[in-house]
Amino acid sequence: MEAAVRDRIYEFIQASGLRRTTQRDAIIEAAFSYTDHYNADELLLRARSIDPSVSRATVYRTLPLLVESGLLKELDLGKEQMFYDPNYIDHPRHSHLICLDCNRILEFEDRNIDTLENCITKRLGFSPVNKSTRIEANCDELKRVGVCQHQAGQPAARS
Amino acid sequence: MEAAVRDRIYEFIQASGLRRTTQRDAIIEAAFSYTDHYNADELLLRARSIDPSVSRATVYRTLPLLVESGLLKELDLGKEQMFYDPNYIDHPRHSHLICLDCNRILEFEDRNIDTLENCITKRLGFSPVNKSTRIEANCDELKRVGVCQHQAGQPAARS
DNA sequence: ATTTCTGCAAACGATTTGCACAGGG
DNA sequence: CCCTGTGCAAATCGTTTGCAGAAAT
Repeated sequence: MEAAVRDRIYEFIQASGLRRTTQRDAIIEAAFSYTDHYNADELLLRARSIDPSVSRATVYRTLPLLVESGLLKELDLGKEQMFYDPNYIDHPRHSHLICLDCNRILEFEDRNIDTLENCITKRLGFSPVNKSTRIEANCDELKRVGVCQHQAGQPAARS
Repeated sequence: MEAAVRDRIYEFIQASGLRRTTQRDAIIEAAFSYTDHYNADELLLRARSIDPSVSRATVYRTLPLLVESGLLKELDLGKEQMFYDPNYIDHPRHSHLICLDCNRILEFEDRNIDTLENCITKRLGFSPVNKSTRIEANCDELKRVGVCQHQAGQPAARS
């Protein structure tokens, strides 16, 4: 976890009049130790490896705080649970390609799509707050070779 | 409900070896009587006005069938429940702008975004199956005039 | 001392499912 | 007749919440 991120988090906590607790510290430390997205359960496990007293409820109560701070991004990837992305400030990535064959999730950026979306939103009389693009796709390699290189991950979700 | 749609539905039902029941008929009739998207609960109500014996379970069991037929589109609008769009064949609309002020949902099409998304997906080695764009936004009019013309709908969801 | 935080366990809400019966083919 | 479809009620599962005690300020 970068010192700059840590500083901004605790700045936010203090500014919001929130208290500093060992559980929050553990959750924060865990939340920003990832290089990729994760879900609440995974975060709970990792936070507990720092402070075993952390409960699921506190994770669920802390997550919205971090999201509100702007340092953690909540991702709706179309699964039944939410995902969280800690590297959002460095690389604001809104766009996800979800492989239906191996459940892999690729993130990509595209300035052109971004611009187009802003234009459309404005034209409709709105100011964009949150934009997301989700592409569900099949793996070309799987179709060609018969195996998906990354299928190790998990079996595909809903066919 | 257009005759052409009805034909295609029952064609699909027969081709799939499914049976024709009064409950399914009622749900189908209801499902394609809408001009806009709706959720499972709303559909249940309308189906029951045709056949009061329709149960929630049957609605939930029928919905995936209709989606699989390709005549009904399932929409993940980022709320906790799914929505369904019956006019998908006529106007394949993937893109939604969700007003955070009044919960209104606007649908729009953009050929350019579509093309860009296809290119990106191909470049990454995939074939797109399902693409969706979701823009959450604030109403400019509300900001300017102080009131959102459409606020009648419902109070905004999560602030 | 006062207020926020916490863990626990129960509650939630949309959706799914096991079961025994009803009803299509 | 046989097998699919149905209603009912209970189960699921991620997330939220009420409560009483614990800890931060």
